[in-house]
Amino acid sequence: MTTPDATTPDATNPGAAPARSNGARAAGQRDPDRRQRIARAAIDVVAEVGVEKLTHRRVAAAAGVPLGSTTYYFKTLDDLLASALRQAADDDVEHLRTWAAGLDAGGDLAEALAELVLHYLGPARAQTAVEHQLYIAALHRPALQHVSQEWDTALADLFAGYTDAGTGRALSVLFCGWQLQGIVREQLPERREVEASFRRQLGR
Amino acid sequence: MTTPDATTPDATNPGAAPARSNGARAAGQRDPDRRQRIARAAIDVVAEVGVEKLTHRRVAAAAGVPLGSTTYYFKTLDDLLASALRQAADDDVEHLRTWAAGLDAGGDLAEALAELVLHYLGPARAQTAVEHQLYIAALHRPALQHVSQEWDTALADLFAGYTDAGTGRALSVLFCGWQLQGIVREQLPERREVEASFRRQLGR
DNA sequence: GCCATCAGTGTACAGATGTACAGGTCTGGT
DNA sequence: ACCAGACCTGTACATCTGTACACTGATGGC
Repeated sequence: MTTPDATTPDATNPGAAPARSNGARAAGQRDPDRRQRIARAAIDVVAEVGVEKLTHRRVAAAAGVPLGSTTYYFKTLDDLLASALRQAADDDVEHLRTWAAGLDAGGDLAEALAELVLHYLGPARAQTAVEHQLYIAALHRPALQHVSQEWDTALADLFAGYTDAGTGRALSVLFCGWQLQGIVREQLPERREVEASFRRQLGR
Repeated sequence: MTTPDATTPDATNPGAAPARSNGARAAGQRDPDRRQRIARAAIDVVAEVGVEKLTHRRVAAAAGVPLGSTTYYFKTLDDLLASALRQAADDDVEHLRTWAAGLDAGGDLAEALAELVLHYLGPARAQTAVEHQLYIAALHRPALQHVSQEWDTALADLFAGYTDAGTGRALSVLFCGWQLQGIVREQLPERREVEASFRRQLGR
């Protein structure tokens, strides 16, 4: 956005002091958004090749920044993964709040939830895949666990706003379950089936 | 050359018919169980360090076999991962069938399911963690996806045996959801809460 | 007993990886 | 104008990785 050199020729520039003959960003220029841009690039990398192939170099290439940049902003790979997870969680909660804001107050919640599940397994499938990978990645990184926990707590709280705490939690569990089972199948679950499960969980 | 033979890495000596004075298995001896033993070692490695740190060398060390052995039985790492996933899924389905066989016919299904969830988040937590990692690992390995699918299909079928197809599916989704959300928290969900969700899904 | 065959192993090697760090460039204060 | 320090980048390097393959020795048919 603020970067005038969006087409960074990362592979070029072998010389130590290029003197900026091309459009590459020269060292020393500030770029405060870069950190977040790198984190988002990490999310893209996870979406494309999976969390086990996340490397500094791949992220650097995806973000269009030199390798040194990724190690400058994120001391270790785990730091980078942590930021990616946080970013993904934030983006997701933001999206959910928007969804909730547009929800018809007197509408059918079960129907809306089924719609949401199908959205996450259809148009937003890549995002869902990333989130589950990051969620699972937290298993062996204690520092990340609270991010994952906050993520599904936010989900449960959101749903609880339309019912009660216990039901909200159960709805979030069911929601995650549909996402998880749907993400490894190419065929989407039937809307009717998803909706029925939510309806039963809502107790009517 | 760098290693003067004496430092055999397999110092553990799994006492399966050594026949050699120093105890190390000599080349040429057959060991038909070894393939499965390596696959199980891979599961242990995933449980301990995560799927992204699964390497031939680590598995070889865990199984007490030389490096060449793992590459002999599994041409590539993905082969090894596939076998581990299959093994874990088989073991899990086996365990579930045992659970089902011991189920009281007239008992309370919701209660039994809640118990099962707590078992997978308590005593069998490591196994659950592995299964979810392998499940997610299939996302970027199309060859593994059908194994994951068969796994939760088996789950749904099992539950459907006590109710009907639709309810069985919904129960399996709820079950996976509780597992997923529980696996990243150190605090177990309350049995009462889990049981209530199953009861509502059962519609009574 | 002999030997063809093949299961199993040790080692080498090219490539990828995380990370450190020296050095370059710019900004803000004086 | 000048400089100190913050910001950023290119590169080097030790380490780890997957995988190939020559080689060893047991097996089983004769």
